[in-house]
Amino acid sequence: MNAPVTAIKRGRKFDQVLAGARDVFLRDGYEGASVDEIARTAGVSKATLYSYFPDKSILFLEVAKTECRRQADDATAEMDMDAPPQEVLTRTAQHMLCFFLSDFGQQVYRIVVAESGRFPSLGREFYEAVPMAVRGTMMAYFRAAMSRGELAIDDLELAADQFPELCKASLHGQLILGVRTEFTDDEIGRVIRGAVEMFLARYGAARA
Amino acid sequence: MNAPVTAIKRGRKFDQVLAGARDVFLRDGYEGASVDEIARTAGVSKATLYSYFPDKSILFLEVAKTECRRQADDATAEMDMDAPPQEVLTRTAQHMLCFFLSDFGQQVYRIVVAESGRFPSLGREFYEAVPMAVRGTMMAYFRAAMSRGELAIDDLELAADQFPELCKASLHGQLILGVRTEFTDDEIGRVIRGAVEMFLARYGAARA
DNA sequence: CTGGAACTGAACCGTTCGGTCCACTATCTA
DNA sequence: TAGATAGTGGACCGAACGGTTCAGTTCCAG
Repeated sequence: MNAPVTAIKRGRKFDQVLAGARDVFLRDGYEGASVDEIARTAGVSKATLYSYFPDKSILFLEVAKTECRRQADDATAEMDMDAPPQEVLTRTAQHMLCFFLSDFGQQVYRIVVAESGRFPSLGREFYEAVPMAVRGTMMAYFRAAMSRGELAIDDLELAADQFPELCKASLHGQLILGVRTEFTDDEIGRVIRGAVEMFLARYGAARA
Repeated sequence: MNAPVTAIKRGRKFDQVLAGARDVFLRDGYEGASVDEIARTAGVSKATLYSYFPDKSILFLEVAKTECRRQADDATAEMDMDAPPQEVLTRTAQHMLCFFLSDFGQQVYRIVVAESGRFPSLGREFYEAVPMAVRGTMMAYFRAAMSRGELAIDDLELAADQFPELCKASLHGQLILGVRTEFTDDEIGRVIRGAVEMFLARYGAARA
């Protein structure tokens, strides 16, 4: 009854398999990743791998689900509900871009876009884990700021969808299409400033 | 010397091959498309196909290039440089969303994202054919409208990047992730109106 | 009508890949 | 120590795929 808290799953190498699979899937995509390669990377025999996951797609979905959960926690991270819009928006923008512009964020996005056709549940899960989570916290903040008279927003949902999009501007697109591979802090700062200014120009408190 | 204008390419079934390849690549992606399937769809023997294109990747790039050119023409379509911002922005938004929300537009985007790693030139070509073309015409319009005092924009490039992003709001993301498969005209109208309003709130002529 | 080029259809090759199997070993528990 | 459970490693299978080849057929210009 005093079983060590972890290891609810059967087998000692379960986590190794998951970790190896994550690396390879993220690097090579679903089709591109071979099961032999995953087993090698995980430091595990193919037979062991198949004893945990009866086929490749199930392993993939398990990895994706785990990763989505991890991101969901990250996304809903700290947000100071009492700070002024200018500050909160800027910090949120930095936080989002940090994810979307990272190698990891790019790979995740690529793979989700590529495989959401083959695995419909994947797209949904990712959407709820990341964009929806962000939308939720942003709407909560909007409400708080509106009650203080700092923002005036008619369509909360729309506003919460607009801001992230504004932050990406062309940066994300260029990265994902391989036109650019990285950006300077100045370039990123310019986009963030532009996003915040535009958002406040539209929804900033009426200074009547 | 009076050779029929077309048929500069050798062989009668060249166009058939390209058309078939386009359909299959768009439906199944690069890896997913089998050469046998392409040949079957094109109504052509595999040998014929290989007599035109020495390998699969060259055929793919040819299809992609052709499609990019086609889109480039579409993107730089009619834009009334003399009309007021409200009207031009709304029409541009409709035009862009029409492409991005169509089945065809989705497939193109998916495949470009998925394959721009394997074919670096693909991402660049698509980026220049679509987003850059849009950016160019928008900047030209901005300049015209500014000279009439209808807009006041400090960073033209940034503004031209922001607007398309604003138009997509969450629509494109939801579609591409398979969360939704279509939208009502009302939903689209709401996003477009929101984008135009926000843009004008930021860059609309100072009514001093 | 004829000759050559374009096209066909199917067999074939080499490789990769997902998945299975099995005899053997390491690890842990009682 | 004994026995069960987890893990190993490599051989193996069947299917799919990209690409080649070739004997035969269709098409078209001269």
